[in-house]
Amino acid sequence: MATLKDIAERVGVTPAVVSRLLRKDETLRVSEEKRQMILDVARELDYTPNLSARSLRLSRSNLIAMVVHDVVNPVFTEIVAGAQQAAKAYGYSLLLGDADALGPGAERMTNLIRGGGIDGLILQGAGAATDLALKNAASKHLRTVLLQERTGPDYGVVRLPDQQASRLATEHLLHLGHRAIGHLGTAQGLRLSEQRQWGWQQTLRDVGIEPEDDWQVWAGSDLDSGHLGMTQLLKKTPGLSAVVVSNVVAGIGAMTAAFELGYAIPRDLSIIAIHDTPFAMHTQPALSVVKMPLPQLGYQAIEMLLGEVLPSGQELVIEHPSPQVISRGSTRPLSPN
Amino acid sequence: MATLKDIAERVGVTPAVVSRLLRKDETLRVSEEKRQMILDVARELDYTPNLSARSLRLSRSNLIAMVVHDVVNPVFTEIVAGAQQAAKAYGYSLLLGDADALGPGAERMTNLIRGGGIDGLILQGAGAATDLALKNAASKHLRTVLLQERTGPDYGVVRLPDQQASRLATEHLLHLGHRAIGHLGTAQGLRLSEQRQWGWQQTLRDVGIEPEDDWQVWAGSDLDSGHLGMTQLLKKTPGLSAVVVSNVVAGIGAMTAAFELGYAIPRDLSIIAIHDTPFAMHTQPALSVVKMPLPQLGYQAIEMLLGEVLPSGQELVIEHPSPQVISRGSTRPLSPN
DNA sequence: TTGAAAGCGCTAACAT
DNA sequence: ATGTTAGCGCTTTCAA
Repeated sequence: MATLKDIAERVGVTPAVVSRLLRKDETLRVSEEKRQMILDVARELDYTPNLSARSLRLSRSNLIAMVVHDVVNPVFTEIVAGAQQAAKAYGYSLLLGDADALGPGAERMTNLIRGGGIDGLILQGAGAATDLALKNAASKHLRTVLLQERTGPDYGVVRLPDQQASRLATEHLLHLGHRAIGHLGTAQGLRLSEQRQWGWQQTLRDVGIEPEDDWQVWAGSDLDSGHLGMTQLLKKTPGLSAVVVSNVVAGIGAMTAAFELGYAIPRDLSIIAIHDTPFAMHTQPALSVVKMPLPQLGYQAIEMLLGEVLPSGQELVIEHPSPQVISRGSTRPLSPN
Repeated sequence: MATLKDIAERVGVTPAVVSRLLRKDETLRVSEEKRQMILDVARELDYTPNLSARSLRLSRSNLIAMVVHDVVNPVFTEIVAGAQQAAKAYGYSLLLGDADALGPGAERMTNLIRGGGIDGLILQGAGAATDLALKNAASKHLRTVLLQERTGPDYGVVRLPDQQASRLATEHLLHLGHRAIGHLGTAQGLRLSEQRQWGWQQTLRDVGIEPEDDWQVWAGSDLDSGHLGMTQLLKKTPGLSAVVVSNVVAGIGAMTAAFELGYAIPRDLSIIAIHDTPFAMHTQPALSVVKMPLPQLGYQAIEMLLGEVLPSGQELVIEHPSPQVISRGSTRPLSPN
């Protein structure tokens, strides 16, 4: 590995000059002759700056850690993909933390966070465990952005208009004539879960329908949770004619559950879910959804993290593109019987 | 951020002593009194070693870059999840590279690879682009492991028994009485694609069936590719009674295509795919698959990368757990007509 | 137009 | 049982 010193020696200058030239320091005045020589030798030696040295010197690593809970869930990986793209655009790399990266025994992540190993942290909100870890992070003045969480003084928040999405989903069903519309929620306690539940509830109330307690169930964001949740929901309230599912992956699991209980979709039950994923086009029938810009969520989180102004205390709601109903085969007008 | 020097000064020793104590250097002889003091002050100051400094000094970053092509594909993210787990177990962190991380304009990744920013590289094989980048990587003596690729002198390879998996899938269909069994391949040119195609072909030949040219199509590993590929296959060869699909995600797309062309599954057509994913249990009918240990692929790649012996030239085939047929609703005995 | 010097924080070898 | 020295490779400030 060639170093600045190697180049400098061959050209007969000092490392400082080489450094400044290679970093395109405008104030550097150097003879055209030497400038060319330096460039040539650098290329010849295949020079690449040593990142550790630069990080040490600059106290900046150009690394951002991103912690999600379920790397296998396509909804979450779309966020990662967006973040990835932004990181690349800004000259950063993404470090992937896993679910319990902040839990006990995760010294590596702690060290990264506190040891100057990374310049920023993006956390997918998930209640308690997150809150704890983030206190450490924030208190160490590491730039931190939370996804879909409640605002706080020590970190920034980027989120989606969840309530609106849920409202659109519910209105879609109302327009189709449904009245007994259930709700299959994501993990209770999360901001996004509550927002979506609230959107559903309010929309029904706005048209004079008071949702009963047994019209809803709290579940999760994966296939199994959706399956289990829908089973519970339909068992206790078989009379629902439509359901808003708070997450599309859970929605796919929910469809299976409905089939297993003998419901034909959309004949006996309409289903619409929040978020879109390519998999939703490959169920039978295809699953209707409200699409929100997941990659942008990741992208903007990076931008907030890297912005001029510290993320702390900021809150950004991604309004564009706005949530959009994509009606597919799983929703249809309430059949009159 | 407290440094070793800070601690040393307060205790009245030299930074070297603190460093050695905190790193648990067995040969260090220090008075019990000072040992305690150092530990106390370190805790009090909330000391965390500076990772950049350590990396510079040790020429080791404890970072591994992993480059996959489609972070949103659950098949690939299972590999990532396994790698993640291994990295954690060995005290490393995973850096996520994206599809064209090695392509033009991806200076960041190049710098990481060559600038000592990472200790190793795991690449999901994908033909030309990969080969190019890996020459750089390997020639710079960065430890490199390829997934599912051909063996070579400059890197290690970890792979799955793809041929066997495909053989099992084909045999499963043969046992059910099928004879006209098609093959929907993943990207042509990839080792895994060829292995799987080969497994299908040989198994048919072993029982005296010569697969016709138009029994197969090359596609890809995502939903759309599977959809498109199956459409092509069934249009040119409507008489197939079963198909082996080389990738489960493509398999889900393929089922949709079959439905759209009027095939009932499994009545008119049996489908079995390679790899399992939770989504395969939520198609209608559920998709039969041959399951292989994807997380282990990632896990073992990390282990090879970090092993005592250099990965270069090594090849590891993950035989356990062995590929396993999971028969679900998409395959059934050939109906006699 | 260029050089010299200092230092980021850490660790290893060698002295006491 | 501890200290000293030296240096990893880079950047920045100040001097010439």
